[in-house]
Amino acid sequence: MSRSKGRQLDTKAQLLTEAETFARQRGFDGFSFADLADNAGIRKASVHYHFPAKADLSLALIDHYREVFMDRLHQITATETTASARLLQFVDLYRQASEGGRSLCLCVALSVTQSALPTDSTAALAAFHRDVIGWLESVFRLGGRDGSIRQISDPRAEAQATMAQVEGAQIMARAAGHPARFEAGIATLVGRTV
Amino acid sequence: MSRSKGRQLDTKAQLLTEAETFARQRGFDGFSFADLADNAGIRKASVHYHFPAKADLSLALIDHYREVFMDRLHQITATETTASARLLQFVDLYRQASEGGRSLCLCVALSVTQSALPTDSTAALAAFHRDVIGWLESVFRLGGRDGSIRQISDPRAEAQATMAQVEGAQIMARAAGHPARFEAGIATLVGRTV
DNA sequence: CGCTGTCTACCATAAGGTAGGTAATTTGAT
DNA sequence: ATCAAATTACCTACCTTATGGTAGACAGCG
Repeated sequence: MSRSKGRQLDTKAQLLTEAETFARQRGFDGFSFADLADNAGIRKASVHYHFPAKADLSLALIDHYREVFMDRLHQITATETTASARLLQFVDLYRQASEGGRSLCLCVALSVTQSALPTDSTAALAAFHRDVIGWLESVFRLGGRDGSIRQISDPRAEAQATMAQVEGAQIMARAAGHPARFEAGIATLVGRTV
Repeated sequence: MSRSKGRQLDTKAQLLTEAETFARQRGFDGFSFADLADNAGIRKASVHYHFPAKADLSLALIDHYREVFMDRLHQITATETTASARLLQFVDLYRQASEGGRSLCLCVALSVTQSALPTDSTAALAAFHRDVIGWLESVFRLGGRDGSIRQISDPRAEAQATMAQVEGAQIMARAAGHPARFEAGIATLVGRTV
């Protein structure tokens, strides 16, 4: 691995991380290429070298987020054996993403701005949701078998409801500016684990 | 009622309505004073006459939204007697606001952009949530008494969870670009009504 | 040499906002 | 009832800064 190549990857990855943070805290329209450049200590034109247009950035952002997030879900599947443990770990992912109301899941943040995004990005956004809901469905299916989650009707319905609940809980925590609101929003969900 | 005064109120109200639509479809950073002006058929400077700065607009927006929304909730209380009927009407409010994924509750849309809003607006946003959750809590309390909603643990927890669920369902419908996702996100909630 | 990653310098447009003017009304004192 | 003063709701014209984006140069490295 050459130094130059290493530096490129580092810079691009750093820009992506910064952009993610900005987008999740302020929304996709809430930061500019100049913000990214300032933060990374390079010039605006250099940011455009890595991401020609903001549309490209949005796509890279959601693709990267999706990849990292699904990796984490797979890791949960690998390390936790009961449905309840998996569900609690899942909720914890959103709890962390919420950062006490300071931040949101990228997916939630981008959904609001959606109309300004290119078709590729909205498709990736939809795919992210599909994948996560699919994973959750398998958790609830397991929960029906191992009995570690109470009152499961339809696993798919439960998966979709859960997704809605954790995303909504993030919004509530943000609106209230208080981490406790996130906990309150998901309490009925957590209360069902055995 | 003089003609001039009538016209002023009309224009201001129209601007507010337009701004609400824009904010809910594109987020608060997704439209400009120029957009509002074009849409209302007046000049940008005239928009500034009604709302000096965008911060003023954000506050007017959320205040108005809160007023209208709470009115609707009170109307539901006045016309529906069972907790289940009230809950279903509440969900319908969010279903309508979702507009098949094209729009969001103003509160959800503004929460994302929150960091760019003045303190007054974020306070009003928090107050909106507080009020709605309070109303929902009373519905679940009634549900415990009249038995029209199943499996109620703590009314306050249920209220917060419900709020999270309907808001999250809107985000999901938007991300999927499909009204059915909203229904899927709230199905477990609706399924509990008797 | 050719590629990578950065730079300076630029550009057009859009953004939020202000200054000052004007026609039509409304108000208030005579 | 009438007339001046104030107010309302709009206008044109302008300003500053930010924004997304491009062109072209240059240093370092394989």
